[in-house]
Amino acid sequence: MPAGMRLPWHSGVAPAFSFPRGFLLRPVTQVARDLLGARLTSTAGGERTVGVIVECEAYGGLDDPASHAATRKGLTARNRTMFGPAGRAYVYQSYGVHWCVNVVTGRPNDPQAVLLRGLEPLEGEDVMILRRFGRRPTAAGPGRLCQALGVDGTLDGHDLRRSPLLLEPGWHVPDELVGVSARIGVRLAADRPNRFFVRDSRGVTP
DNA sequence: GAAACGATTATCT
DNA sequence: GATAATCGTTTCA
Repeated sequence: MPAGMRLPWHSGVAPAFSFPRGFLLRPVTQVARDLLGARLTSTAGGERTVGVIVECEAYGGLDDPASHAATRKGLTARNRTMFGPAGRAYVYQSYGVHWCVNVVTGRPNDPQAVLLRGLEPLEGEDVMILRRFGRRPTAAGPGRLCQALGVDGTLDGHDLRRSPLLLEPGWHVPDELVGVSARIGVRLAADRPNRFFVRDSRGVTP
């Protein structure tokens, strides 16, 4: 059995109908864990592309030194979306080159977010590959994920319940398929096990 | 104002 | 494994 063929979205079971009430208002590490298996649909640019989230990282509130919203920074022009309501997209540019998208969680003025780092294509993989100029892996890594979905800074603050970028429930990923580690590319708070990923998925950072 | 620095990736050896 | 690309945000003078 090839890697990635035993995952829930390959089982033929229909995805969940809705998120539990208050899903995004729980502690951000718990939200990150449970966003594994959720679906992300982009219709940016008119082409429909859908993926299932297989890797993400939790960025805690004011007490997380690695967060853009750490206490010593507070509210800034860049991170203001994190201070807004849950369910919005926080999109920022990394290294002046790559767009990265987060799901904002928690209550307003309690800035928490989940960085989406890896996706397994469900629909429109051909379009994703074209957007990536043929490069692979298709959507493993936050910059690649945004490129594959056509996400850029114009979507910062976007309500993820609506097109063109829609976050929906998917499949439960059992604990034995979930890996946990320190966050990638972060020097501060390297001891926090805030990265969650689906073992053996091709959408996870190599 | 100026300068340093990334929640990264592609491409080279 | 090393490094360039590339620019907005943040920090410091």
